[in-house]
Amino acid sequence: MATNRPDRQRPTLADDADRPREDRRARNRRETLRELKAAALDEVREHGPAAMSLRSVARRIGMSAPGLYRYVDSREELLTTLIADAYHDLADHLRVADGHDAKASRPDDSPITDRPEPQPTYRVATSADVGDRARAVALAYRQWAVEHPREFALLFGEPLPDYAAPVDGPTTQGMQRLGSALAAPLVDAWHEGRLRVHPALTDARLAGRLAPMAEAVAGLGGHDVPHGVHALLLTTWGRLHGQVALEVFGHHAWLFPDGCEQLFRAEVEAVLTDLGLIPLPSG
Amino acid sequence: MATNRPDRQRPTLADDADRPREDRRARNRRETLRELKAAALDEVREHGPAAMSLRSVARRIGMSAPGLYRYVDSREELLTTLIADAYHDLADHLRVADGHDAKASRPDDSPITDRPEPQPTYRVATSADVGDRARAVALAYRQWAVEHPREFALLFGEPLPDYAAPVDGPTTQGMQRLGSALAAPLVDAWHEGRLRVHPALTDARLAGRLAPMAEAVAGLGGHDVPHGVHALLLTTWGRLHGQVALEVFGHHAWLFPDGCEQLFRAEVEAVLTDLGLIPLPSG
DNA sequence: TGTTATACGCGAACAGTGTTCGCAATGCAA
DNA sequence: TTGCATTGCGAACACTGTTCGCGTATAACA
Repeated sequence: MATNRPDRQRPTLADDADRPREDRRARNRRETLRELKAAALDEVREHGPAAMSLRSVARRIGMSAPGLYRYVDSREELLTTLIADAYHDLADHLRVADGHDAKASRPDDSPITDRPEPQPTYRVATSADVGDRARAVALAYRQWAVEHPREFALLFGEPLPDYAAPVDGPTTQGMQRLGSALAAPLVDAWHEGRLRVHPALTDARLAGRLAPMAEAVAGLGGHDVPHGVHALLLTTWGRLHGQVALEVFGHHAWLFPDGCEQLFRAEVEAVLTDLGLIPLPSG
Repeated sequence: MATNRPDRQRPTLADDADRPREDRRARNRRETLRELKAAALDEVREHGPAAMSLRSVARRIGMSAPGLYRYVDSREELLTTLIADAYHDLADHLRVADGHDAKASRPDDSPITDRPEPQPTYRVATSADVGDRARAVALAYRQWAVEHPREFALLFGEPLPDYAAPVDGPTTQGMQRLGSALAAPLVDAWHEGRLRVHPALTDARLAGRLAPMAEAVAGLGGHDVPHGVHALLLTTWGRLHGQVALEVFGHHAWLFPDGCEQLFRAEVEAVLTDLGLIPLPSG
């Protein structure tokens, strides 16, 4: 349907990068967009993703609701950029815990830039033992989730209805960066020959499906990681994630009203033991 | 505020049990309520919890939206009963997989009764080896989740905003029944002296918090289960749950477009190995 | 049987949502 | 200055959850 809008092509969040140069209007636009996304993020943090309404975001930045549509295609698109940004922020935290710089390895089109520098409690030198690195990353995963519960829900709660993340879209990029940050210590552990892979994970029927993963973690340390390790990366992630998800979504609140850190630390030690990265403590 | 409603006390979902007897009106009411909840469940199954609207439920059963308020206090209350029912249905599936009858051990006020009898693919005799029982329960957990993704989201996705499940409320009951169904094989395994508990889980600081759990799983096989086992129940649940949650919420879809059963089966074998219930396969 | 209190269902209404349309005003380039 | 692209807004539409007040059907009681 042909609309009467004279805008040749309304630039929205998606294609905001390729504009001529720092026009005066362009600068205003960039600032408004930044303010808009910050307000939306605040909204999510206070009331959760489901309650993020465009109208209240508009009120927050002193704008009318229809005006937002000059900057955003829809509520869903706005949520999508928040998701991508949250992925990157979580990945940053994990990378810092693993001894790297935060923003390094971020793609140029990082969605929102005015977040504080991530400073995880659990940090480790890049040269540290892979077991210690894995522990730091695992603890940082939980810490970020506990400190950003609503953003964690944004990433790992119920997905948007009928929303399929576009391949090579911003969310997929953030997701892959998260995956790499999680995988790094374990991949290095495998290269040191210290990773114990359960035989069931090396099943041939699994191997065929894991080809795309080889590409995703290729940047970490060569393409020669076997499929069994890929499967182990997925299951280890799931093992940590389940623990965190149950806590953040309140299913352990009746037992641990002020957090499950003790339980999680214990589980992490069990994970490291099962992976073969630390010996079974005497007990 | 005093309303003009002459109804002395509008009976809603909460207190629908204690009515005189099978009046004619009472029968109609019961049937309408059943139809209403069934329609709401269908709505959740088709479009997800977030999209379950009272008005569309009303349309579905040929009623006006305000009319629903004769049967339901609010949208949230309706969702709460669906949650409780879903907990029970999942627990039923697990119990059947573990060789028990479905509806046995259900409290009398089972929320919705017209679900099909659960028939998990993975079923095992009550007298089976605890390892086989644990495997069957784990596989049934995933199977239910994959077959009822929206209900799984209802239980384990983002919780309702600011909703705290009332202690001894219907959802808590269902939750505890789910916990018992999950725990049963492992508790029996401990009684057989076959459960390997990681030393980190027996930490004294954890033990103090786990007292409420002793009560919850007391019915399974005596009160003498140590706290380390309680902690192990939680972490093992989390280990399975994380795997399932990542799959159901679509985070593995780019690798396994038609399901992660292979990966999950492999992880279950690893779990059983780590628990000491099966020997490490040669590989 | 008739009367009365209760239960039920509905239409109208209120406040809120996402989104579209068309008009006015502004900023930029020619 | 002229002309066009960009920006913002008010009105409107189709939704949502929820409340109110009125009629009607049912049950209990006389």
